[in-house]
Amino acid sequence: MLTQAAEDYLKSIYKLQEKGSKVSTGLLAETLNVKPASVTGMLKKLKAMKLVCQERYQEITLTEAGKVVALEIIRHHRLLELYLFKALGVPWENVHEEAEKLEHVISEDVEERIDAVLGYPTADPHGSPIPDKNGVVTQTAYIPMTTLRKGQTCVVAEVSDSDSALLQYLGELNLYPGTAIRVLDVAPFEGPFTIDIAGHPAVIGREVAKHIFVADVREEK
Amino acid sequence: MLTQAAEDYLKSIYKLQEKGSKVSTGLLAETLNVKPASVTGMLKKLKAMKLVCQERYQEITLTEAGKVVALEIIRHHRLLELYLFKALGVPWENVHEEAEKLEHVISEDVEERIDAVLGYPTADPHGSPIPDKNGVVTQTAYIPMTTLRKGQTCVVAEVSDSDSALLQYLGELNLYPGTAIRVLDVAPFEGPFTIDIAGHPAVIGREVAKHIFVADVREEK
DNA sequence: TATATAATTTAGTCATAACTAAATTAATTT
DNA sequence: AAATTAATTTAGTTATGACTAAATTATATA
Repeated sequence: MLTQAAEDYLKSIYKLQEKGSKVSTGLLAETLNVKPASVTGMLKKLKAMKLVCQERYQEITLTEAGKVVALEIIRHHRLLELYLFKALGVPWENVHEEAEKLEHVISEDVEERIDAVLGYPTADPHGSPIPDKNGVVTQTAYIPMTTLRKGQTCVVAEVSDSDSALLQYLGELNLYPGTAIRVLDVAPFEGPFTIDIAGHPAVIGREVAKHIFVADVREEK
Repeated sequence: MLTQAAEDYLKSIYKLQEKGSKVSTGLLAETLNVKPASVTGMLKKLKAMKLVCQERYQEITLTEAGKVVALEIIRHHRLLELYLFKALGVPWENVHEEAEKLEHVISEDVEERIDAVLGYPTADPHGSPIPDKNGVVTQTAYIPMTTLRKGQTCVVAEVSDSDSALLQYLGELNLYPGTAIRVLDVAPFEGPFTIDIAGHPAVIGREVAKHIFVADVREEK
């Protein structure tokens, strides 16, 4: 069995890699709130376990075995987030923190039961894809909300889950994945978006819009 | 925040104390699968934190603060056992092991939500009482099944949760807390019990019966 | 090219929580 | 009362996973 710390490293490496970042010791340290020297120490162990590859001073990558572990943890995390949200009503801005602790301790049996109760879902409450039991992730490239124009309609597909205060704000506006929106206006000079959410108008600033991704964009008839 | 190890010590001390055992370093070591010297080390820390009392070579007891922590962990454990059993269908012989890991990581918020979803229950799947939010436990002294006589009826109230193979066996017989049984016969010379479980007869050996406790004992009309 | 900056690694430290081995104290026998 | 046994404690060790400080290597800039 891997330690919780080792699992967190593998998860972070996978997520950074997925995001397109060049994974370095410094970046990993920043992500994990740890000093670079600590990362070097853990990487040494992960390399010895053949879970991670890295040439001196070069990019850090996962081996196939490392990827399997990372995806298993990410699956746990996202299933737990959705479960906490749907079955226990935990506010979505809190599910990430809770899942961070739970993801390391649930058994495969409980994982499967949660999966079944939720009806084998494919996305977590923020719209991130849930890897299946075999570690297959279906990545969908959604459209940044910032590219929308006046008169377009679409459906919220994914929101970034890093800032819990932002999530709370979006939750108050009901801007969950699945919610349909219509662009009433886009103010000039990189201005805010005025949108319609199920009949309610709302003004969304650029900074917020950057964290929202949408799908099914079409011109209003 | 206390470490997981510290929480386990407090929980074990409480449970041994509750069972009526004189809590010694050796007994604690045996319970926690740890050497006596390790117990001495941890007790030193717990005493410094004013969670545990012990005079040299004397009995180990919890302070009020220590009791509060122990009851909080036990509450987590028993709520989780019941939740896993009822909401996720985890077989009852497995819920203890799962709850051992989860009890240390759930937040107070999740604890409360689980409590509410379960309708503020008072006993876990084995019939052990669940302490309330304020740490109040309602202890009920149940009757050992071994004292039953031919012709008596009663209801299973509690079973010891230490042996998962035994629990599996009792589960197959449907001998869960709440199940009504009737004693058809008690064989002489410390022999087995023949009982009726919802119309199905079953023979229960002495060793098994020792682990079953009942309530509502009355003579068959 | 020389220098400054950033990234990485090495070496050594600390805390936690386990361990073993040896010493001490208490309780029981003879 | 002396000797044996059992319980307890102390001291020192190990592994994990963090840390700091200093050294090294790579990259960028003047």
